[in-house]
Amino acid sequence: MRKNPERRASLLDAAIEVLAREGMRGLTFRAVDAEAGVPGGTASNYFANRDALLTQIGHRFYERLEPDAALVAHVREGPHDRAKVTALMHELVERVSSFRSGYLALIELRLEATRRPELRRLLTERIRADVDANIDFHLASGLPGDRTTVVQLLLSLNWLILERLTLPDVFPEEQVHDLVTDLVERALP
Amino acid sequence: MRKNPERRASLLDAAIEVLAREGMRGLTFRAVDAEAGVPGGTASNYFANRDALLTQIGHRFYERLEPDAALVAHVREGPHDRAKVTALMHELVERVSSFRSGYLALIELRLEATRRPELRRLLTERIRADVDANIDFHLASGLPGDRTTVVQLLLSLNWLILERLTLPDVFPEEQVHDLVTDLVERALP
DNA sequence: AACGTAGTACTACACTCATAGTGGTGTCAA
DNA sequence: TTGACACCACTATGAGTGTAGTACTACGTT
Repeated sequence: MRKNPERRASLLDAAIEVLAREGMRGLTFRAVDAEAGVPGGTASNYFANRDALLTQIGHRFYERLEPDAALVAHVREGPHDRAKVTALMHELVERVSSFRSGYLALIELRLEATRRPELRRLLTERIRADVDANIDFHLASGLPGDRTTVVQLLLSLNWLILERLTLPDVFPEEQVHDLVTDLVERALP
Repeated sequence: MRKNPERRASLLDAAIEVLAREGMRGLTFRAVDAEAGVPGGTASNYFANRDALLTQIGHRFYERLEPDAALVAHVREGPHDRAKVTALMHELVERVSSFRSGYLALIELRLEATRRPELRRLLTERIRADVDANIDFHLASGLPGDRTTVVQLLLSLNWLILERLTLPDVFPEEQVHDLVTDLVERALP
């Protein structure tokens, strides 16, 4: 088993791309090698088996999701009113949508988690933590809205993003902005 | 190419089960044969290629989703108030969740639609029609709530169901009922 | 400075395994 | 009798994985 952490990370990033582009069926050790531009057999040397590869993809995804300092700073300034929540949600939708491959890969992992207990544990833990962090952040920041507000927004925006990324013509692009605004309006008590 | 419609339907139902249980990777012509309990090679005789199989699975799924007469009848009786909407949404969540394999298979198809234009067209059309039908039905039935109400509920409940089916421990089962109630409350203007 | 060692990159091979497709035969019904 | 289909078996072919063997680089030792 090879150790080189940069190489491992770049293999995992390549795997995310492959997963998003070709799906579970196209995710093979050799395809990861090719995507990462390394000689065939390299991924085999870094991951004992498919299980290891998949769970490490999960870890890697959350590693890459971390940097959110700009958003946090942005929340601190200005008034804490409904308009601010709306702006934040627009930002959220754009930010997540723009990491298309990551998001799609995560959905693939979710489905796979149905069959792989270890992967399921990992994703459950990470996503719970993410939900809780969102709630805590929102409440602590003094923005309007309660727990339910945050949960409702997470649920509806997630599906909206999924819809946009997989079937973009279901909700016409030009309606999405207004839709997000409406969703925020309703989610606030 | 074989014609027998019952056999074709049963192959497609088998394919839905396989898709939900084993994912895209496990969906092979032979696996469909095995699941349907027919001799190997049968699925090959009924579907020219993988593309044909997948789009026909999509069609079949929507064929099976039709029968909703009981629900429609149920809406007609009793008062048309907020409590009724809540009851309907609880029903919706339970009904969809109980067709687990169908729902999971549909998500698999969604992801695959990313790569298959024909499948994408099919799903887009069907899902748009489904959304519109939900809106029209809601408005026509005289229930409280507007267009946005319906869309918001569709979005958030869909993601909630996905969460339940793939990572059941993210939202503890006993909280789901109350959560649905809250979501309805907020979605109504 | 010469040497040895450890860890990793790279190449190539072999082995397994599964899949899709097709041709041929039997069966049933019009 | 004919046509459509169910069933069965065979095969080619491809894919995918893991690993043995070699080459390179860095670092530490004497």
